[in-house]
Amino acid sequence: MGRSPCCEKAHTNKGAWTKEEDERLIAHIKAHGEGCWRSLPKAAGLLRCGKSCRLRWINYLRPDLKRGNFTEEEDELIIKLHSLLGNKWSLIAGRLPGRTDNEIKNYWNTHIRRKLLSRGVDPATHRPLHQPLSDITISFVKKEERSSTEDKDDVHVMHNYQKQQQQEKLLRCPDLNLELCISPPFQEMNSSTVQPVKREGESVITYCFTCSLGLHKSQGCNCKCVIPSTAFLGLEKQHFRGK
DNA sequence: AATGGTTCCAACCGCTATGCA
DNA sequence: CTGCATAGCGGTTGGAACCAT
Repeated sequence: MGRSPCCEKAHTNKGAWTKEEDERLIAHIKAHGEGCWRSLPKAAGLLRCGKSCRLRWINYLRPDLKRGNFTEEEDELIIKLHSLLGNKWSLIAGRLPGRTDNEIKNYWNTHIRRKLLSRGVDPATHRPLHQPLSDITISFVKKEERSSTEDKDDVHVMHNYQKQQQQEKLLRCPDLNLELCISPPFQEMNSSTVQPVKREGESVITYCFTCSLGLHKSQGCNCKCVIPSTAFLGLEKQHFRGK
C-alpha cells in the first residue's frame, strides 16, 4: 500500500491567491519552515493542495526573491546559460540569485526570444537564423566498414565541423568554460572525490565532483561545501553580485 | 468610450525521478 | 519487489492589463 493522497482535490481552491491565503502561508512557513507540503495546507488552514502552496511560496512569496525588471547583465547571462543548458530553467535559475525558474521561463518566452530573433539568432539553437546545414556530415558507418578514401573525407568534414562548433561556442560565451564532457572526476589525495583547487592569490579551495557539477549541497555532495554555488561553469565573480 | 488585438505572468497540468509503506 | 505519493520540473493556459484603432 502506498500513502494516502496529498489532498482532496474536490475541496481545494484554484486560481489566483488571495491576500489572506498568502498571509496564512507566509505565517505558517515562518513558524514551521519549508517542507512537508502534503500536510501544510491543513496545518495552515488553507483550502489549497500542497503542490499549489509550494508553487506559490517558491515563485512568489519567498522573501529572498528579487522581483522587478531583469538587468542587461542578467539578460546576457540567461542567454549564455540557455545556450549551454537549453530549457533547464531550474538550473538557469540556480545561477541567478533571487530569480525563479518560472520567472526566467516567462521572461525568456516574452522578452529574450524576441531579442534574439531581432539579432537574427535562433533562440532554440543559438545559431544564426537560416544557416545552411549542408556542410554538416553525420555518419553512423563504422570506420572499418568504410573505404579508405571515404574514411578520409568523413574524418575531414567532421573535424572541420567540430572546429567550427568550438569556435562558435567561444564567440558566444568567451568567458565561460564550455567543455561539458563527462568523465571520471580528477582524483587526488586520499579522498576519492574531493578536488583541491588553487587560484592565484587565494587559499586552497576544495570541492567534490558533485559540487563541480553544480549540485552543491545535494545528497551526493560529500565535501565541506566551501565552493560557492555560483562557481559552477566558472561564473563566480564575473556575473554575480553578492546577496 | 468601445472594441479588438497583444503582452505578460501567475497558476495549472502532466510528466518523471525518487522515496516510502 | 511493487505500487503509490511526493517533490520538482518544463510546457501550457487563462485572464488581467495594456495598447492601438
